[in-house]
This record gives sequence, C-alpha cells and structure tokens, in this order.
Amino acid sequence: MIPSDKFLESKGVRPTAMRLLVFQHLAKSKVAKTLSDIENAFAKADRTTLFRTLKTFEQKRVVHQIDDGSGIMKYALCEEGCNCELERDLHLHFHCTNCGETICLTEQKIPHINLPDGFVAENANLVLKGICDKCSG
Amino acid sequence: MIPSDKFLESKGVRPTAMRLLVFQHLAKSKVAKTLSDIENAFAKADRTTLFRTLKTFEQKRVVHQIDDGSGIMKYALCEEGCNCELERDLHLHFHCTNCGETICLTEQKIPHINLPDGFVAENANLVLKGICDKCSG
DNA sequence: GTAATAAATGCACTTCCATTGCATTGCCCT
DNA sequence: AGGGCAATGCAATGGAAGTGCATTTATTAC
Repeated sequence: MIPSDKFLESKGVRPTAMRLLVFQHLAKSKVAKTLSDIENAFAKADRTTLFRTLKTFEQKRVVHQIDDGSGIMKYALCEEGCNCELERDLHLHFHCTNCGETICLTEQKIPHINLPDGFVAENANLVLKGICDKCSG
Repeated sequence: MIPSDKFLESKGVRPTAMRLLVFQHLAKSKVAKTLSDIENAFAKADRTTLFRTLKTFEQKRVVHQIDDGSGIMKYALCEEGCNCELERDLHLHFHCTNCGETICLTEQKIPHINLPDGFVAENANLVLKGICDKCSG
C-alpha cells in the first residue's frame, strides 16, 4: 500500500495536511461524498479550501465528480490507472433513492453507443437510480 | 396533427394561454430548453409560472426533465406514448460541449445493465457529451 | 346571471450550493 | 533568513430551485 502523501505527489498534488485528510476520508468511504459531507467530517474545515482541494484533485485525476441527479455534486476517488475522460474508462454510478447514497460501480463500464452521423462522443455519464444492496436486503 | 389544446386536455392539463405557448415553443424546438431559455422566449413571462407549468407538464408526462450535467435543468417534450419512468422507455441525451445544446436521441435506448446482487434499478439517466452534428459539420 | 369554489398566475422572498476576491498564512527553494 | 509562490480562510456574490401569499381567471353550483 503506497502512502497517501507519496501517492498525491505522484499525481502532482502537494500533500498538505488538509489534502491528506480529505484523500484518506474519501479512500475510507465506499460511497461518493458531497462537499458538505466532507465539511462535516472535519470540525475545523473551511468550505472553500475543501472546494478548491477537490477541484485540484479533479484536475490531477485523483477524484472524479459525479452528478447523480440529486442536484448536489459528489466526489469519489478515481481507480488506479483510470483515465476518467476517456469513454472506455467510464464506469457508471448507482444512486439509491432510499438512502440517498451514490456508489461507483467500477466493474460495470458504460456500453458503447452507436450515434447518428455527425455526433462525436467524448464523454459519458450514466446514473442508475433505484434501491441499493444495503437497502434492499 | 392533433391541436395543442386537445392534446394537453388528453394529458389532463388545462390548456391555458401560457401553457399552450410553452407547449408549442417546446414542440417547435429540437433541443431541450432551460427555464431561462423559455423565459427569454416570451417577453411577458413570469419565472414562477413557467416553473410551475413545467412541473405540471412533467407530472402529466407532457415533458421530461433532463439533467445533462451543465448544472441547469432542461426540458423537452415526451414522445408520443412514452412512459418516461420505465427503464425500457428511457432514451439518452446528447450534450454538445461546443454549442451547449442538449438533444434527445429518442431512437437510442439505454442498454440494459446487469447489476450486482441486491441492486434494483428503477430509472436511468445517460448523457453523452461531445460534439453534435451541427458543430462537427 | 351570480355566487361560491377551485385553479392558475405574478410578485417577493428564501434557500442552497457553487464559485470568486482578497488578504493572510505556510511551505519550499536559494 | 528571505523571496516567492501555493494554499488557506473569511466574506461576499451569483445562479437556479423552490415557497408563501395575494390576485386574477376560469369552472361549477345555484
């Protein structure tokens, strides 16, 4: 297991104390988190810092942003070696309408779609909504 | 071609003047519209009325709401006979990163996805992003 | 036709999240 | 140690969604 600070450095992100905390918080979590989730996890955190931390993480491909249709952006760690912008690497997300949590289904890739002439897809976002394994059990 | 007012009545929506205008505006357009788009199309329109008109339309399955990831909800007419909430009826949307427009690709349905045990999908949203036919031509 | 009722509209206001400006602090490199 | 850039914290803004309430318009009952 590569240490968090080395990992962030390898991604071109300076491993400050706050960034390490945010990274480890996301790493521990199996579900995508909102900015507020993260803010509430640390008593002394500032929204803006977290916001910019996540923006930086996103640019450096440490996390990806998920719009699950709830109206609030969520963030989750990228998989190792993933190249979030490439269509082939895009996994889908599951949003549970019961508990409100959003889960990366990293095993399931978005199927290729044949588009009409003239359309060139560069990116895709697929969110399934329903009941998650915990809530249906 | 069934008249707009009869159509709205058949959907259980009272065909007021404003509602007819909004309906026809959407019918003329090939792309999904934001609330602001519609507001700007009519000089004397009130945001709230339009907002509630669209909510009503949505409930009565006259329009469907599209979250294309731009952060602003868009609206487009439902196809005839469509049952927007059913997974099999879900078409996908294409968001052009050049012109910003969002298009319903009603011919393309969202492929069925096999989910892990315990997950039950009720709904799906698939948005492809890239360059549309007009911008690539 | 008129009164009573319900639906739709318009204005003002609130809320929530995303985002930016700016001053300050902290880190790194020489 | 000092200069410079990156990161941080606070305050404020912006944009869109949504709500409350009074007013107007349409529908129904009498």
